[in-house]
Amino acid sequence: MDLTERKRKILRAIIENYIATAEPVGSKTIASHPALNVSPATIRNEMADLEALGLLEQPHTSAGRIPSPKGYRVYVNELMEDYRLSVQETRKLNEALHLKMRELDQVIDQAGRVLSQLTSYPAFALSSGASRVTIQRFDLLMVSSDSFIIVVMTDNNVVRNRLVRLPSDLNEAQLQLLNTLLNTTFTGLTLDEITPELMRVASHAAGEAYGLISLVVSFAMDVLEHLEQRTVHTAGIANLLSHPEYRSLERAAPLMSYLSEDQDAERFPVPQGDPMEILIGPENVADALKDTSVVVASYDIGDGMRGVIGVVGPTRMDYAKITARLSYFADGLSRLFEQGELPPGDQGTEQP
Amino acid sequence: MDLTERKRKILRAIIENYIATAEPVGSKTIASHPALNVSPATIRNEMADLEALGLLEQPHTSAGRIPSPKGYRVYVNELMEDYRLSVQETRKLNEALHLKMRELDQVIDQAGRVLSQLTSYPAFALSSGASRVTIQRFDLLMVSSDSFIIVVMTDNNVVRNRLVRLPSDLNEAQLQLLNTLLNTTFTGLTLDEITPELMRVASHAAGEAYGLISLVVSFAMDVLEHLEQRTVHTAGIANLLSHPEYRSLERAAPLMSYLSEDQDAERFPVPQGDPMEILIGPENVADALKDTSVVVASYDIGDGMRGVIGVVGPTRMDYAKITARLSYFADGLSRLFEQGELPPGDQGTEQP
DNA sequence: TTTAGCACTCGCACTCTCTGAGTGCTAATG
DNA sequence: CATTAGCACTCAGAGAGTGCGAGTGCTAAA
Repeated sequence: MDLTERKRKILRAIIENYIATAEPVGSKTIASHPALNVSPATIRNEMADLEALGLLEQPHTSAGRIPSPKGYRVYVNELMEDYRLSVQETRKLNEALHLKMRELDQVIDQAGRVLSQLTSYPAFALSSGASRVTIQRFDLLMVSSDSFIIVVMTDNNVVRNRLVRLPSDLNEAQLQLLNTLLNTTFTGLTLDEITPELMRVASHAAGEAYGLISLVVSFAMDVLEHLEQRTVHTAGIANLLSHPEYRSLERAAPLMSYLSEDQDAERFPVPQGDPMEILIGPENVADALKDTSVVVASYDIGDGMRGVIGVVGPTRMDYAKITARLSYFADGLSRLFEQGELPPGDQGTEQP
Repeated sequence: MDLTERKRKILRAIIENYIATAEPVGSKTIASHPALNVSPATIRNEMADLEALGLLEQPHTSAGRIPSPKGYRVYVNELMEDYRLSVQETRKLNEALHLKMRELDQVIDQAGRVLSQLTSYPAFALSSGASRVTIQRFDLLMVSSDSFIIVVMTDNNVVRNRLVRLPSDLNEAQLQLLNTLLNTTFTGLTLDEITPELMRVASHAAGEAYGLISLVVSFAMDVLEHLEQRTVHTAGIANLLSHPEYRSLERAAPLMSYLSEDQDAERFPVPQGDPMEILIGPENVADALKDTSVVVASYDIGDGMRGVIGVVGPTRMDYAKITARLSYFADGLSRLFEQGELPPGDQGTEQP
C-alpha cells in the first residue's frame, strides 16, 4: 500500500485515536495532532481519499471516520511502531509466568487464564495434539494382592498411570509375565496399529490374565487418543464486557457463546508460518469472528510439540501492546518448557 | 408459613406463571386459572395480603406481582410439586453421564460443563479438597541411565507420576536405595509433617543421591498440596444471556465476572446437611449472588471424598425441574464413581 | 365474603424537536 | 495547484411530551 507520507501519518493518527477512544474521529481532532500541521479541511480531503481506498469507513454521514479492517491491516503491517514493554509490564509478565508445573492440560489452561488477565481480553489456548504417538513402555506396579498400578510412557515422554482393582487375586509373578508380554507386544505401535486381531493374539498368550490385557491396553489407547486430540481452553470471557463494542448483547452474546462452546479446536486459528499472527475481522474464517480480531502465537513445548495461545477482541484492539505482550508471554512459555520448569508430558515430567 | 388453601393456590399459580413467562402476573391471569374459581377482584385482595406477608412484590404500582425471595422459599419448601423427569430427559441425562474417565479434575470440569448444557444455566463444580492426605508409597522406575519416573500414591488412592531427567548418570542400585529410603522415611506423613529437618536427615542418609531426595519429595508435596486444595470449575457462563433477566449488561456483567474469577472455591456455596440445597437470592452469602439463586448438590467420589456441583441462575428459576435434574445427575455421578467407571484419584484410578 | 364498577397510577412505546458534531463543496488565497 | 476559510447540509442521539393499556385499590352492592 503506497501512500503519501501525509496520508500515512493521518491514517495512523486516526487509528491510534480510535483505538484509544472507541469514538469515530473527525477532521478537527486529527488537525490538532502535533505531527500534522494542516487545517481540518485538508484533512477532510485526505480522509475522503483514504475512504475511497477502503482504509476508512463512515458509520453515518455526519460522523467521523473509523478504520476499516483493511485500514487496520495496513496499520499493523506498515504503520504500527513496536510497543516497548515497560519495566512494570515485564515484571508483571514474568510473575505471571510462574505457572505451577502440573499436567500439561492444566498448565495450558492456566496460561490462557493468565494471558486473559494480562490483556483484559478473552484468551484461548490449544493443546497441541501430537500425531502418531506410540507407547514406549509399560510398567505394572503391585499395590496389594488385588490391585496394581499401570504406568504407561509414550515416545514423546508423556507418562500416565491408573490404579486398577481386581475382583480376583494376582501374584507378583503373573504381573511380571503380563508386563513383559505388554512390552514385547504393544510398544512402538500407534493407535491405529493396535488391532482387535493383535489383542486377541496377546490375550491368548496371556493365559489366565487375558482379561487384564484388554484393561491395560485400553487404558494405553485412552492415553494415545487423548494425546492426539486437540482441545481448547478458553478464559476470561467476561472480559469482553469491559470493552464498549460489546456493551450491547447482540454483539456480545454470539461471540461469548462461540468462545464458550469449547472442545472443538478446529474453530480457532493457528499461526501458519510466523510464530505470531494477527487476524483482523473478516480475515477470520469462523463466522462468529468476522468482526473481531484474533492475535495468536505459538510456543515450544518440547518433544516436537507446539502450543498455541491467543486472545480475541474487537477489531479496535491495541495491536501494538497486545502483540508485544503476547509474544513476550509466548517466548516465556517456550523458555519455561525448555528449562524444564514445566512438564512437556501430559502427566508432569521434568527435564532439568 | 400457614396460609389458607386458597392463598397457597394463588401463590403457587403466580410463581409458576412468573417462572414460565418472566412477566409480572396480574389478578386477571390468575383468576382464569382452572384450579381457582373466583373473580379478579378477590384475587387482588388475596394478592394484597400475600404482599403484606412479604411473599410477593410489586415492581411498580400499575404492574402485576412478582414473587419475593421469601415467596420462592415458601414455594420451594411447601408448594412445589416434584417434577417427574420424562423418559427423554432421563435418557439424555444418562447419556450425559458417559464421562470419559480421566483425571478427577477433568471429570469434574466436564461434569460441570455437561450440567450447564442440561440446565441451560451456568454451572460450577468444586473439587473436593481432602484433608490430611498422606503418601502411601513411592516407586521409582528407571527409564534410561539419566532419567526415571517417580510414581507417588497417596492413602486415598490417588496415583501421580513425573518423568525426571538428570544431568548425571544413575544406576539401578542407587535408585533402589533411594526408593527404600523414601518409603521408609516419607510414607504416612501429611504435608505439615514433612519438615525441612526431616528432609535434611533424609538427604544425609541418601549419600550421593541427596539432591534427588528433595526432587522427589517436593513432587510428592506438590501432589499432597494439590489434593488438599479446592478448586472451582465454571462452565456455560454464556448461558446466562439466554435468560431475560440478564439481557441488560448491568445485571449480567457482575455475575459473569464473579463466575469467571475462578480459583477461589470458598466463594461458592456447598450443601450443608442435605445432599442438595437451594439458596434463593439474599440467602446467598456472596454479594454478587444476592439476586440470583443457586442450586447445589453433592455426590460421592469415594475414598471419603465428596464432590460438589451446582447451577446459578435468576431467582426466577424452574426449581422443580432444576432440582430434579440436578439430583438425578448428582446421583448418577455418585453411582459412576462407586462402580469405578470414573477415577476416584486425581490420576485415573479404577475399581471394577 | 365475594364481586362488579370505576377512578387512578405509571411504565412503555412512540413521536417530535433540537442540538451539535462532522461532512462535502465552493470559492478565495499564497 | 495545493491549501484553507466559509457555509449549507446531514444525521444520530438526547430530551420532552403524549397516548395507551395493563393493572391496581377502593367502594358499594349482592
